[in-house]
Amino acid sequence: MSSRPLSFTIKHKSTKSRARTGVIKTPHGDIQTPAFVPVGTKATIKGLTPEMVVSLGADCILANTYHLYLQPGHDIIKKHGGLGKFMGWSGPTFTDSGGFQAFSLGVALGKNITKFTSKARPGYDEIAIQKTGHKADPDAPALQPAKVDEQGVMFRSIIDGSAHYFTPTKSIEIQQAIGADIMFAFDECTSPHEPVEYQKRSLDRTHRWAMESLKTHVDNPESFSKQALFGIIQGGRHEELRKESAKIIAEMQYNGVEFDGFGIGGSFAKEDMMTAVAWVNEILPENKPRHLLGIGEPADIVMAVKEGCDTFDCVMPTRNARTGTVFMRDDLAEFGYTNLNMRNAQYVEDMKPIDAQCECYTCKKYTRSYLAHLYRAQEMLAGTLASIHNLQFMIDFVKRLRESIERGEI
RNA sequence: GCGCAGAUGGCGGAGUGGUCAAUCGCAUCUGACUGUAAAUCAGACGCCUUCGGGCUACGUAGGUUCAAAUCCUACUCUGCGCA
Repeated sequence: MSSRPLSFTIKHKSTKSRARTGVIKTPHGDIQTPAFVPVGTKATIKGLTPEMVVSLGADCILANTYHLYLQPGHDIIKKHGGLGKFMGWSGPTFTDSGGFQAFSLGVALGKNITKFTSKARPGYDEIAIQKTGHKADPDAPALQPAKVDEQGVMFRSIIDGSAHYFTPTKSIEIQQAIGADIMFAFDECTSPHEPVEYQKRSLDRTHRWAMESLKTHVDNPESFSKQALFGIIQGGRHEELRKESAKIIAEMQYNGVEFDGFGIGGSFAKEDMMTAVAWVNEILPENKPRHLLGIGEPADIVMAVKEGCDTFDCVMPTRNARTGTVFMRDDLAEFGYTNLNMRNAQYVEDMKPIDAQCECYTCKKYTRSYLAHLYRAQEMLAGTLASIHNLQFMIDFVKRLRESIERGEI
């Protein structure tokens, strides 16, 4: 077998947990793990230039196949020479496959569930879901939900409502055009509200789609030589399904080629996530990187790292930044941080930085009062400054995590 | 000075006899946000409450009516027009 464009080396293995530190080498640079991967869905970390993201210490970023396919179109990204050139980011890149949109724009559409849902809600095991409200344009006709069938997913465009059909092959072909270092197999992220029978059926389908993704990847020599592909484990909150999925994806091969790493996916009631991660990582081979998709809060990352996960992408730091919530270190808190809502009245005249312990540009230069003003005045710099801070916090957070693993503390 | 129009909750502005503590927008307050339909969304927003309700309110003062933000009278103020 020819050498792969991606390698993973474990530097230090904890004796207290499944935690490890390591380095993922890609054609565009190295990723020190555990790593936080900022999300730039539409080929931009919202509100930040790539230079800002570099200066925060981020090794890599993640973009989304579905969104870039719709706009500007993957052909245009290919003409630029790939995602990195297109967006001016020279480091490693990931693309998600669109599998999460099968869920977020499908059964979850217009419902009060996303990556997490509350198990406490009545009727959790049925279809329990109430309305929510995303309505960016209240006058726009409601978007029809995506529909999953055996071959793929019929999505509606979030831009104009038009229909688009993704198969695993289609997703991989788009990801090949986008050209990220690490691609993900096309999967179905199931709703935690689906019964176990559905989870089972969907899982079998996701496994078939994984094989189709792998095949499409391997059969294109040009992209195969440059890109890596991660398989995705699903299985909801069911131990037997999670373990089966981990085993099947770990062993899956096409023409002697296996996945380069793994993604752990799903939408969860909060209390179910870590058990699912533990089941999966018990089975996955140690020598390949494990990406926990869409997670998370620093507290979640600590727990997942202890269970052996290596990389994490999450919109939360940047989304919260745009909506006013920032992290602050707090040595008295369980996980060492707390959230502040900068729009609250108490910060209007607060002359302190967001976090006196933080070395980020925002904290070195601006007061909470200024941030509070920017939010109230709806100035876009608010989201930028808070995104700088929140991402700096996440990146520092995982850095400290790496250090404590290497010191043998966790 | 005369004529016309108007004065509504922090602001703008609906409402023109009962179902009005008063639509709506803004502002304000609080909350949510975890592979981004998200610079978004939700709730609260006169005072008090044992959450049943009670009280004070639609420029001011009177009046009509079972009942007035809504009708009448006077006054005060504002805008426009004419002198």
